[in-house]
Amino acid sequence: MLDIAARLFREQGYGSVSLRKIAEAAGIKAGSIYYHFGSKDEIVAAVLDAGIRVVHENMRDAVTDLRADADGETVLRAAIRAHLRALIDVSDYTSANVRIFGQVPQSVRDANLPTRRAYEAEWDSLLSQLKKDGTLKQDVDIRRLRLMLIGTLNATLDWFDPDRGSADALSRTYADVFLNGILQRQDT
Amino acid sequence: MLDIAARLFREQGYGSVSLRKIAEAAGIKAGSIYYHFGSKDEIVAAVLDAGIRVVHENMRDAVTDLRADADGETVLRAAIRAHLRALIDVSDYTSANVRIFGQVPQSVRDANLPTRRAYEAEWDSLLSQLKKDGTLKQDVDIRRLRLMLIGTLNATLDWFDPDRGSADALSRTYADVFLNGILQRQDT
DNA sequence: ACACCTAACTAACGCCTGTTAGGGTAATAA
DNA sequence: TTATTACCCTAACAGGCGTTAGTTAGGTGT
Repeated sequence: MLDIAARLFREQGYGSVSLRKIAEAAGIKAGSIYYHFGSKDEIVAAVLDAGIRVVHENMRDAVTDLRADADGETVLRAAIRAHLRALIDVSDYTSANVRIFGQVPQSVRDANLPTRRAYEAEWDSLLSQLKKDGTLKQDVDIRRLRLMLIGTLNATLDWFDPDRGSADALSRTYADVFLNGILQRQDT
Repeated sequence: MLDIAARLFREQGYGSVSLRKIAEAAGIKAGSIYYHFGSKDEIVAAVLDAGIRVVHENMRDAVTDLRADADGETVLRAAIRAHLRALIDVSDYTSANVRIFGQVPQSVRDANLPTRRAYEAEWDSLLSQLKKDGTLKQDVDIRRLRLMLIGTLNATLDWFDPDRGSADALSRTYADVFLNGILQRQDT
């Protein structure tokens, strides 16, 4: 049921997905949804929360699964890759979240905030450590960098076409640019 | 009239802005809109097109206004800054475009495509030249880089708060990261 | 056999939507 | 003065929306 709703939300956005559409895709009638959920907001809130939880777990697992002696660059690349994979390959919930978050009523957004904050804190913690251990430049603003990073990754959803490349290849490009920039070096 | 529609679309998204809301904000009744426009789609299409045109002009002007001997890095920084300013400081049309493009009916999206392609071509042309003249690394994929750049800039709309910093300061951060990366250099 | 629970159904409610038809009013042109 | 144009209004239309109330069928436990 939630799976279906998430898929529709990802494909069509919040406003275009009515309870009747969800019901039809689930093979039941609209009114029957109210046996399982109390309202449309409740459904969409559940989808949003699951979306963040999935990407959060994916990202954390990808980092903790690394060997303990992995260097900072490797860790950051793994985190970027995990976020992008959750978005593109793994979960309709995560992609639906990114897609419709800006379209849902304020109250639903607010309900999703704690879960988001936790995920953001995970990133901030990671980036802070990389800064402290000298992997990152000392003048980076953690919050800004995190917003920029996640913003860039999430924006992928607007144009990504699986026929033109894999999520993994793209995540490598992203990491290359973020880590080293695009400027031709003079010192080589 | 279009100004008002663009502002509402930027603030509330496509689905939440009815013709009655636009009419009220304009001080007239809903039916009267049909004296000026043939349909809601026509209004939103006009807003979308104007949005791209504004950011396109801003970006092109920012680049051509530079002294002829400006180096590649300066040119790219100017383009980034112009896009971000159009999005944040200059135009409700541009921000509305970015905000609602993913929410409008397919037909309206399609109508906006030619204008978008022209703007994308402007970026591709700029980046190609920077690659040819050695400013950029030789292994960058122009299309990917453009999608990543514009995606990153546009994503700003989701979280930017004018109380926490200016668009110009942010554009400098963006340019710093894109040009040089965030990795601490060993050779300094 | 009886009571209960689960999961669905039908039918309707009030509300909001984009859109249209027909009418009015003030300014402008002949 | 008359005709025309520009602009807005009212009132309604059909259709979709989220939601609710009441009902029904099948399975489970006692």
